[in-house]
Amino acid sequence: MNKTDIKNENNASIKPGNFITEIIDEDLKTNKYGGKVHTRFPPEPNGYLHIGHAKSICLNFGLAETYGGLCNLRFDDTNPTKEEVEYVDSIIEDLRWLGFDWGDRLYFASDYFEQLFEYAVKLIKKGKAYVDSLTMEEIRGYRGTHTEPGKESPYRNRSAEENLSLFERMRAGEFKEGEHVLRAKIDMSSPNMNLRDPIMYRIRHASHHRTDNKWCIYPMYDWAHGQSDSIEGITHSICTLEFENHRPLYDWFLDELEIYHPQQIEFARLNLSYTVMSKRKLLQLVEEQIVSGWDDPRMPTISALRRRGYTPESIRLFSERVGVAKRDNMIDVALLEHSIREDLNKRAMRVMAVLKPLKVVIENYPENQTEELDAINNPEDLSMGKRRVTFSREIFIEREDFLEFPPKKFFRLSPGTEVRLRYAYIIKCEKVIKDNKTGEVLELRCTYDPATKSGSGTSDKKVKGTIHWVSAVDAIEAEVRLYDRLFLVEDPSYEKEKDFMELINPNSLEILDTCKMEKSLLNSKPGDKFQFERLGYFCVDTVDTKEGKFVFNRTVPLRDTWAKISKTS
RNA sequence: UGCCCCGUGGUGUAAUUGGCAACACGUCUGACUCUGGAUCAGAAGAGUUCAGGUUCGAUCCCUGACGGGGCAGCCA
Repeated sequence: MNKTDIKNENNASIKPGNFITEIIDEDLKTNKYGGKVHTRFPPEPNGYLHIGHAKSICLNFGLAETYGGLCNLRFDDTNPTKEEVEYVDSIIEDLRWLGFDWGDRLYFASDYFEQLFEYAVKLIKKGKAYVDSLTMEEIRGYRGTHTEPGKESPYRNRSAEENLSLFERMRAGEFKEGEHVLRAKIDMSSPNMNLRDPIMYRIRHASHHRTDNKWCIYPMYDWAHGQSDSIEGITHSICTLEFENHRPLYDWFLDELEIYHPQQIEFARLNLSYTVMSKRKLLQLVEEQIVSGWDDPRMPTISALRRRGYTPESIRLFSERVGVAKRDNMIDVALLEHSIREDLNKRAMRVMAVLKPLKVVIENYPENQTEELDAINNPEDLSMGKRRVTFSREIFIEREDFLEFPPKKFFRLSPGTEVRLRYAYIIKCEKVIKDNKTGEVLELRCTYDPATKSGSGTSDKKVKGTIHWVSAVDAIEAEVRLYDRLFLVEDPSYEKEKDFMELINPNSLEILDTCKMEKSLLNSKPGDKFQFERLGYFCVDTVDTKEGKFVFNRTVPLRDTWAKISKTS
């Protein structure tokens, strides 16, 4: 099966091809792997997954799905000093949440430690690997530079017997960390640094999250990765560009071992504007408490996006849209935002909430009277039905929806003008009550036109604006958190002069704790998503929402044409 | 200074493998609207980094320059 066949079978699900599908199509045509496509996603459990990983996940699992193959989940857990179970748990949770399934193919590189050891013995016997006893500093010195070739270690020509014995003793724990390493014997003058006798094993007297204290020698990435791919029968081992120079080494090991040989293919990792993607930097943000944790909604991690209200569908859609290629890229965060708006527009229940309330008293509306008005849950999907909202003499409107001295094209409320209250009546602003000292607007006095009740058809009065509101009699109070980009510049890592920590947006979080919401929200549960009409998409926070205290996260604001107009004029 | 990879509208990705560049996001108009949302209609914006070469014809092939990225962890 190739791209063309997929098109024929289902026109609706054609995915754009890329250089990787081209390679696979070619391999299928030449029957390189017996018609098989088998990929893997190989995270190191040393941090949380982020949106860049999502691209890789969608690519690997997506390719398997597209070609009717399989994709394994394999933890690349070869460095016990940096890896933790907390991370493997979070990674599995995120992958499941994104909607991917690896069946019973959950693997760990540490599962292969014994096999890897045997492979190493094979190379030693073949004279292709040796135990080096230089210090770390000496090894660095012997490696040479980009322009000068390296020098061979004096230990390079130990006999196979001596190497074997030393390697066994390394495993047995007879040496201290740093005393010896196992190296591949390749070429100290190779222009490719990775081929200058790369280290295969180092001694670490550390307990591993899976193998505990069974091992005190641990394989390096290059030694573990290709062989793990081989053991699992991976056909296309897809990784990011920085491993391109490692491919000759990947191939060398497999060729010398004479075992099944998958092919490594490199693509450009995802970069998102106004954020950072390196795990080291994200960890720093967490440790220095710039954010509340890996799942702080401002983070680009999967857990943060989930908490912020992103859906798995929107992230998968985004991952499709960013494409796959080899050139460095910087994806506009607007594309991510577009993806979630598009998804939520179709599915999110609409509701009214006032973030920065301004009290309005409707003077000609009877005291103690209330009425229930029909409101549509989602104009994009009428099957979602209707709900009732309470209308009363006292309501709250958004402070921003009133301007005492309105500029041109301001369609909202101002002294003497009329505006429609969504699903209710048209009101007119009669009086502005202000604080004598500060001049702050405290309250509005309005009148309503009973003939303009929503849906009654008893008035053909037209107004330019419609605003949202919440009745004061049964409004529920809630906290709302508004998020903005975490960094002030598009590419915080690009700035040469400044450290990325100096480029943090000091206003990336705004907490509003006097928000008023319609009573229907009382039934909402953590994780529920809504569109607050005219404001944006919000979700009930899963961490800080407690019995009797609602906390909402703004996932993304609605497109705001007025903001653009008012900004430019 | 060495090696490897990459250069297509503001951003990202395409171009049936050599037939004068398409799609998405963004931007800007207009229509519609009881969300200044959504939707609909439309517009602007690249001659494919540059210079040679091959060819009837080059985004695509070749050469060179320029630009960007990666590589000197006992990290992955």
